[in-house]
Amino acid sequence: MKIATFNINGIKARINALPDWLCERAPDVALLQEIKTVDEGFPREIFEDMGYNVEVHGQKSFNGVAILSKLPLEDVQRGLPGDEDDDHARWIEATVVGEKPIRVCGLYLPNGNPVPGPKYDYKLAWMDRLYHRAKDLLAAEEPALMAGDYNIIPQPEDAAHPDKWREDALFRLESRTAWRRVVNLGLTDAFRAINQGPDHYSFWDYQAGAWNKNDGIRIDHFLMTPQCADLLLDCQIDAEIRGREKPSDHVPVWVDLAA
DNA sequence: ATGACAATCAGAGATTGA
Repeated sequence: MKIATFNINGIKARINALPDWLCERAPDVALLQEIKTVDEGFPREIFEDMGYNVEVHGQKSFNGVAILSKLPLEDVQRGLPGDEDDDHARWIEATVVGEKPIRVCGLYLPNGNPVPGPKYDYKLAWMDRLYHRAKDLLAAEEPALMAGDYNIIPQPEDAAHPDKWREDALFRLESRTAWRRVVNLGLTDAFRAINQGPDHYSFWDYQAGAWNKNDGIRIDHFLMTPQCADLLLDCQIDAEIRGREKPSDHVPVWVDLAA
């Protein structure tokens, strides 16, 4: 079973590029971030016609997440628990009912810039809630994964030029510490379980020719419970589509599971 | 040091992103 995560940076702007990629890669499940529309504005028919079940957690103009799945989805939950006042659409989870049921969580973690400030405080608070959700997923001792745009550069090798990110909300020590606190609960970074070394990126800025200079960062991740990591066969980044017409600034990352 | 680029909503330019 192939499960992908893809920050599409606006469903309206990606109305051709996303279906094209789905046809080529044919993931069983796609977790989408930054759909940038309300639920009613999401063109679900396009994806239903391709054989996907569609679950959306949208918001006007910004944020917004969705799950596309060729397998049935059960127990859909919207919103990351832990703050009733948080109205950002950044989290959706559901159980994919296949041979082995898998709990999949799609997330769009706050960017956090500028530092310091309320946006950075929100990022750290959101990551604390993520920690608690991860703890509960691990306690269930079942196959589960959390995937999406984490807005975290985990290690220097995950950036072409780590020096210029040193004090950025995506890389500064306090952010990476919050990331490690979640991972160290016992989760597996699927990409790093399969691939090593530098030059693996999932985001290139639109500005200053970042793609042509390969000035990228790896910020889109899969974290897996041990029961899910046991099923991991492969994990790759579809970097090539960043060079196509009207691309998102992120590219898809996918896993292949023995399930 | 700054801006560069793109998307959204709106119908210009501010806001957001990373």
